[in-house]
Amino acid sequence: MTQARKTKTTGSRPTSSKRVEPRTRLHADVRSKMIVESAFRSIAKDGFEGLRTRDIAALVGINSATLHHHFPTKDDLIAAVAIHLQSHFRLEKTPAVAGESAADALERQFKDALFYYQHRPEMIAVYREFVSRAPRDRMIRKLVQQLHDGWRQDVGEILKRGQLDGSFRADLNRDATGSLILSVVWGLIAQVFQSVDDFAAGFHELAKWIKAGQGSGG
Amino acid sequence: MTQARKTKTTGSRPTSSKRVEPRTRLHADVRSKMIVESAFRSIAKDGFEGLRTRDIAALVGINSATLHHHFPTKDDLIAAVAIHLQSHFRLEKTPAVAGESAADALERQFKDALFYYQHRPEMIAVYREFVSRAPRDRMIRKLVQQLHDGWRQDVGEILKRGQLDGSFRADLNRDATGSLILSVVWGLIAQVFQSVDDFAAGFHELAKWIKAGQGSGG
DNA sequence: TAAATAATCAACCATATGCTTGATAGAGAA
DNA sequence: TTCTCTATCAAGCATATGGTTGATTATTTA
Repeated sequence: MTQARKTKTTGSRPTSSKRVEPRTRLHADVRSKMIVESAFRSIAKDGFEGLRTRDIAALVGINSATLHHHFPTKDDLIAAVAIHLQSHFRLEKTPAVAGESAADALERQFKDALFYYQHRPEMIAVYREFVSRAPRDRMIRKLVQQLHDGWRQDVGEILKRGQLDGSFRADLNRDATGSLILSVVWGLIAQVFQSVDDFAAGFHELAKWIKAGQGSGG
Repeated sequence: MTQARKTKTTGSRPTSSKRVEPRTRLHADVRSKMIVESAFRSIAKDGFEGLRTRDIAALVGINSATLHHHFPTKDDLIAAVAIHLQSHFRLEKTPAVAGESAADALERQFKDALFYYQHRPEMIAVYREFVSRAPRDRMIRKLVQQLHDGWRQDVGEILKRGQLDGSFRADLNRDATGSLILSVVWGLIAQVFQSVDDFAAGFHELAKWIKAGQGSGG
């Protein structure tokens, strides 16, 4: 910056015979969404490591200056991707069925995790990237914590309900078990399990333990 | 900055009285180790995203060309860091005690995980980075898989032994439970648990389940 | 229809980055 | 001591990268 750039003598004025494609001009919110979605896919594929504003612009089919018009800095773009991720997790959660048993609610957690794994692999990938970046990025750390806390709370309530109605072990350490469930889903995200079946079997072992005996523990 | 850099009139060549520090020249293996360890710490702190050959060279106190003399490409350096990680995981595992019970061996897995978490946080961080990068990097994917497989096998053997001697539930799905244990440790690495106590409680809930009843489930 | 607004672009800028080149000098071998 | 080997460095190269500037033009408003 700070340089005088007055004399723009470079021939940027193609006299007459230049094929000038008509500019496609979109509303800010539409264009922004396109940009965010491209960035999202890029992160899913190559991680933050491979995120380049130029590449995103090219994917969207716009000049990189236009991208910076919508998202002044790369961090602004990343923040928008974070919001995108968060809202999609909210939107695509299976809603609780009225009168569903605690055991069914637990099963629902499992099914949701599996749904994302099988049908929203990009969300899983981006989530993984965000968790990885969390230790280094305050904004992302906050987002991840919000997700985990909300999730932990859902699980905690299911466990509490099961204990109250007697369908889950009364002597279960609820906090610990809640974290256990989150961990198992994280095992899926981190690809600790060898297969979907392995994950299902693991989750159901855990479910057995939660329900087992219904009153007394080993 | 922004200045033309040709005429280096700044007194960088004081005619004759230049304080020339003697070169510290080390054997290739010693210097290589220093480089790898610096890279390791850098990845622990800033991830692959923040890994810069120049920065590593500066940390070690050498010219970046020297770094490239020891590690021709950045990938070579990363490969060396991978080997470093792997060998440290091997070296610092608590050795199995002769005649130790299956339950004790299980406890040992827990203690090892906690040891790394509390006393080798950099290894945990680097491990996390590697797992994150695994989907995009064949070499790292292979490394991570080796680590997981070896670990899974250790756990599998412990579970088998416990079942054989009757101290663990006979009807336990061994593969699933093994993955469950790995997952829980992964929960620690991914910071799903809210505290070390939370992790300990979770792990012990799981241990209870493994031992509970010792014969019949559900 | 004319003026104001704002989405878009081409061309740049400053700096970062992986890696190379050619010369220098420390350390062990002869 | 002299010679060879190689770890080391200063300088540089080519490209990548986040971001800026000033003009242009589609759309909306007056």
